Amino acid sequence: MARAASTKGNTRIQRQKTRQILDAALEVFSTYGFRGSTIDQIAAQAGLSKPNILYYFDGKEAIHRVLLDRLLHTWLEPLEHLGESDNPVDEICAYVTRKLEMSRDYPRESRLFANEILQGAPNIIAELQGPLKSLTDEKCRLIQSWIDAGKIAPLDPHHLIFSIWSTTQHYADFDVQVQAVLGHAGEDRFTAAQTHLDHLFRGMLTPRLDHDV
Amino acid sequence: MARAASTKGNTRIQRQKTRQILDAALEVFSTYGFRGSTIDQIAAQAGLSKPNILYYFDGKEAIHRVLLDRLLHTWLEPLEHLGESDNPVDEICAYVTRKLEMSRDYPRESRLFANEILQGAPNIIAELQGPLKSLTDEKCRLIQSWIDAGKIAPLDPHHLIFSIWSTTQHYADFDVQVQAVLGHAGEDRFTAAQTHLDHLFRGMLTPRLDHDV
DNA sequence: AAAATTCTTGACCGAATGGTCAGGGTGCAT
DNA sequence: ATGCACCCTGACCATTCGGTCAAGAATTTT
Repeated sequence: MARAASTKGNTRIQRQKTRQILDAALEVFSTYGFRGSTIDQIAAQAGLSKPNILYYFDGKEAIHRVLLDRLLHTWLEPLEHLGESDNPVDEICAYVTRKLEMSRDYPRESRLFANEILQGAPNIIAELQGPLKSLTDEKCRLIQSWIDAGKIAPLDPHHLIFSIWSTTQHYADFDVQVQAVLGHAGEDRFTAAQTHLDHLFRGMLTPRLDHDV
Repeated sequence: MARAASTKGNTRIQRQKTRQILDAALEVFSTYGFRGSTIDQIAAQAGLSKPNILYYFDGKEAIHRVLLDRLLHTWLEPLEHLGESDNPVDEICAYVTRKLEMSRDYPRESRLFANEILQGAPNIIAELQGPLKSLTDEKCRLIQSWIDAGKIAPLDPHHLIFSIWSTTQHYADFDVQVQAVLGHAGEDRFTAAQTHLDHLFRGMLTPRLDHDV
């Protein structure tokens, strides 16, 4: 009985072809979004025939679902690592650096996520309201405790996290624009970005004495 | 002779229908991207028949092009207003506020832009490398002069602008995620965001005495 | 090496999509 | 009210798209 369905990587060939297809699909979906992508595009990208793609996956949507599932796991991980520390400013900056590295190393995943959110997150809205919200709320309580202890400047934890997400992912999602504006001088743009973001968040997080209230 | 082509708003009806179509198209394109949108969707959204849409525009691509043209003009405007000031910190923060207001008031335009960039900016790459780069470079020189005068903290002007763009547009492009994470408590999320971003950039821009080099 | 299983594809199908066109309807100036 | 330019649409067309299937090729098992 065929119908390999989702990720049943039993045989050698199954494992290889499944990975091959998912990699091609990530490339295509992250660029054109779900509705803008075609199975033929994925097949061409993977160097396989269309029916062959559909031999391993139960359809376009099934491929997309697998990619999104993997994505969410990868995406939440860095935030999970945000934990207690003697130096909260360094701890948060390390998170910023980690997120920026992910934008550099996994830009396609970042764009896939961006595409899904842009389109109203039809397939991951539940995960956003569930696991993502829970994890975020938890980390926000941690950040709030740092604020209460006077270890970092007082600011809204949720919006701080939004700022971290947006500034770091920008270098993956808007890479074309970044390159266009920086011109060819932007060779080491990730190094420059890292320095900049470290300054930005360090400057904002470090508590000030000239602050009343 | 028919073939109204692009924006030939001569008669009353032409003006009204053209606007109606562009509004509907903005709604659809900003959600599904160019390739993921169909003329039928735009027609349904506009309350018109498909052939009627094609009576006013020479095709799906023509509509998209008009929207992008208008967008770029709107998009560059706030940055153009960044100018000399006795208080550069306030000047930049005013720009941040202006950009955030645009995310609130024109989220569809923001998402249309994001979609285009995500897909590699096939239709506006020239504008990015031309007008956008020129304007950005010019404003970066202005910012650099403020830095040299010691009026704001030393940091990379280009990446500062990227941070402003990303943090503000995040509230339009990733609105679904923001809402999911904040829950129903996010009623006045734009007010909260405004306060937060003002803190963020003020904290970063204000020169510090405890800074060597 | 033969049998059983897994893998691959050309040909095909129904639905959706971008776009056309002839003909009829509508608004407007005279 | 009538002529004319402008406006609108049902029907239609070619192509693309997601997906199926039978039959053959490759691989593994016995």
